[in-house]
Amino acid sequence: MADDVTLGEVARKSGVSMAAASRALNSKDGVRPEVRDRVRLVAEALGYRPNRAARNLAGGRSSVVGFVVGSGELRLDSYGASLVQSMARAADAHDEGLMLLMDSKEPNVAVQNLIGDGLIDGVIVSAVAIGERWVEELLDARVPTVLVGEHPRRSDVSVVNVENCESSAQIVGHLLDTGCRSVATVTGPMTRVDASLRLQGYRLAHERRGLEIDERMIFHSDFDRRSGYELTETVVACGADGVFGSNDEMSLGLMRGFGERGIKMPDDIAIAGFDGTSETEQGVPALTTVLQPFQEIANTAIETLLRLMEDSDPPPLEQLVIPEIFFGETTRNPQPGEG
Amino acid sequence: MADDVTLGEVARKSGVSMAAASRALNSKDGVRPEVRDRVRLVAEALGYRPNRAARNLAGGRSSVVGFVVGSGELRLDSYGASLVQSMARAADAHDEGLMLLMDSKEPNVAVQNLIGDGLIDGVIVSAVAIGERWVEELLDARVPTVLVGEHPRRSDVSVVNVENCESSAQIVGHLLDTGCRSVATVTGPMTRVDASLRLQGYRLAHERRGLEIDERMIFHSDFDRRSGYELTETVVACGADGVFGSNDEMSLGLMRGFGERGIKMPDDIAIAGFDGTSETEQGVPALTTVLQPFQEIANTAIETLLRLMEDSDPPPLEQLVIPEIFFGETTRNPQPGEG
DNA sequence: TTGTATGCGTTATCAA
DNA sequence: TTGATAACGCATACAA
Repeated sequence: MADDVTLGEVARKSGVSMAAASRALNSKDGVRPEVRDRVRLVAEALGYRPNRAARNLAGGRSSVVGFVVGSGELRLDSYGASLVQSMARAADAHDEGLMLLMDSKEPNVAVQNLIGDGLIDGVIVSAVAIGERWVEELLDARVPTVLVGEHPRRSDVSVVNVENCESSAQIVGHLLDTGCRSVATVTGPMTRVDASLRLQGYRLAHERRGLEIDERMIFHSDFDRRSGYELTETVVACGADGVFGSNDEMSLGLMRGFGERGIKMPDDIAIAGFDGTSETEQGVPALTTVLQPFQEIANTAIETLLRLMEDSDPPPLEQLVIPEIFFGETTRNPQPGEG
Repeated sequence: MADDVTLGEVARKSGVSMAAASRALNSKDGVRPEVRDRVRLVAEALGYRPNRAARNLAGGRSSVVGFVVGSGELRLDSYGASLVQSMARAADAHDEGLMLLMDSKEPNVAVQNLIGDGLIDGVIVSAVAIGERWVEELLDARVPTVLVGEHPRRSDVSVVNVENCESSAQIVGHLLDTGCRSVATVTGPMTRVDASLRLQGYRLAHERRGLEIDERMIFHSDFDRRSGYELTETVVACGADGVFGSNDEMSLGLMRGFGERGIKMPDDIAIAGFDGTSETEQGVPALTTVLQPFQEIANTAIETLLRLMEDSDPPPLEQLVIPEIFFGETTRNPQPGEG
């Protein structure tokens, strides 16, 4: 079962030269369709697999992309786990290998190690949790780079974003349109662009309905579960009958707090979140939330990176992916005639 | 910043041949220490990075290991996410790249694709969630393979296990020794070796204390959160004042159920779990649980794989990693004078 | 359209 | 202890 079949053998058994065989298999022109098909048939029959090292060495491309994630991103936030999973699938679908790179090391060292040895053609960076220096180093080293998630500085990078503002406006609107008279929000760190955009969406939803915003209904927090939980009392005390937790982790923390106090959702307080990781739908009650289209994000990121490396056909600098809303059990259903 | 410095340049600037330079840098003997040091100095100064593709092609090793995870393992279970995170760190520490492989495809196709092309030296398999055919295919293809987690068949594979039975006995013992008169357990699928060992530990703890086990206190379930949650009523009804949920996901489901019913932990019911992923400690209340030593597991797995590939110095077939117990807020603290 | 020949950067083999 | 030199498997410029 060892894989000793080389291009040379395929060529020989096809009765052509290595060059012709190579061209045939790589869909280059300059080869008769007849020959092309024959070579491919033989390759298939022999179970030929091009050696990636050799191909890399000769051709320059390795067909492996790196995926940089924050050191705590996987464990601490199911957003990261979902993204990695989808990215692995996307890479697979595009016949690229996916190397996992952690940002633990000093960025310059890591970049040198993992790019300099030619193993990787380019990288995708989960930007939200990564220090800016990583991105700086990658760009300085002229490594093809695609960011997933907004990044404060450097607008000269290709980035794939989920639409944050309008989606937030939609889901806050849903709260307002289904009986909530006073909707609070719990935000993430205002240094993060996504957090700030979601807050903006919260404002937008009110604006559109001509509703005044009570600034005391806006609570700033940390995007993690505990911080949401710890805000329970405060949120309850402010008298809101609806909350937009601007990510699911915080929302789940709040839900736990509500549950412990016997506060019913959505009747006493309706709540909606943002992210849509596994627990959202599996949870009890299921959280109404903005579903990140993880698979689409991942596919777009991979395809963007591939285009970036083709150097012809440069991809757009920013691409927006539109999420959908999942209507769970923590909000009321839309009233007929509304919406 | 591009990395054009090759072995040839290092050799030339060191005044030696490429062969000598190669030997010097790879710590092979047959080179004077004096020369060795000089070459290394030059290499360092030039920022030389050996090209992995070339090294792989010439030498046979790629310094990349694959990590096979179940297709849903990352999203659905934080165990998987924690393991991936630790594995990335471990690979990094051993100067190996880590390629993420998902088991989505047909195993034989995937194995052929990712091994046959010579990109990977060996694989680590998260065995608990992987179909057996994957392992079969890998072994048949003579790919160096290390399993993480027990696997029902094929005892001829290197496997790194967490100790399941004794640890479970310890934590159940903790429940029994801190005031619980009747401890129930919720198990995972009995087809899984780890689930069955943890149940065994539950029995062992009782045995050691001369306690009879009420078989109606043993509930079989699915290792996921929802299944735990759905058992809440049943567990409450059986009159237990303590529960050993044999993984954290189920335990967290139960805790949510208890919380909703106003059941206080640990006073009304004490509860302990198994795994120790992030939410365990961050959760409210913090769950007493058996902490999987993820980093140690990962390091052991990587080192085992490396030894496996050296072909000298074969590693032991099974290695046991001993977990510790995290005492959270869902159980009472040990009474002074108890053990 | 085809085949020949060379080079990618490294390790390994052998003579010196 | 060294240094030429031949692989490694593939892609590609160039000649046919």
